[in-house]
Order: sequence, then structure tokens, then C-alpha cells
Amino acid sequence: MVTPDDVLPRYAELVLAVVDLVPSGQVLTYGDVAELIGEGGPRQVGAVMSRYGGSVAWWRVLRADGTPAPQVRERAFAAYASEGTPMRPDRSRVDLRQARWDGR
DNA sequence: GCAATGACTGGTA
DNA sequence: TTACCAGCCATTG
Repeated sequence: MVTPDDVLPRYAELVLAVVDLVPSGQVLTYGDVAELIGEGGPRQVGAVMSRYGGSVAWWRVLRADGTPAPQVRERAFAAYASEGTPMRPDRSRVDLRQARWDGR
């Protein structure tokens, strides 16, 4: 019998499920995702996004300071522009006070 | 089973 | 403001 764990680690399933719920134009920090799941931490979420993020809206998950991972910065900003994600005045990072998803 | 790894975070300087 | 640091914990080798 093949369980999901044979293709996706248990924690990865939880992370992807949460990211899939984030609305367009809104975002969550790695720490927020971990908190909604109720286990693990920011680094675990980041590890999952690195390996399996390709199948979800990875750009809606960013660091606590409102900047995306350097590795995908360009593509992330392109996505924010097209989704109309609230940015800070200098437009160098997302305005978490407005764009942060409250989970509802 | 143990040690290393990492798309992170909050505190301190 | 930027820079560095210890803590964090599932996954991987």
C-alpha cells in the first residue's frame, strides 16, 4: 500500500494544503504557515517550499520582514504586481500590515 | 541512530 | 538602517 508519505513527506502535505488556501493579493510569512499548521517552524516551511513549492502559489509565502527569498525575488515581485499585493511606499517589500492573510 | 542541512526568526549591536 | 548570532526542528545522508 502506498501512502502519501512515499511521494511527499507528511509535513510537506500540511504546508502545501495551507498555502493553497491563501487568497490572491494576500500573503503569509513562513512562521505564519507553521503556526497555522500547529507544528514545525519557519525553516521546515522553507524547506518544503524549496522542494515542493512548484505546485502551489509559493510567492504568497515570504519572510517575516516582507521580502521574498533572494532566490526567487524577481519572479515573486512580478507576481505581486499582477495580483495587486499591497507594497510598502518604496515598493521594495510587501506591506505585511495590509497583505497578511488573517486565515479567514 | 547521529550529524548536517536549510526559500527562517527575533534579539542584540 | 545593516550585520551577526543562537535557536529552531523535520528531513536527509
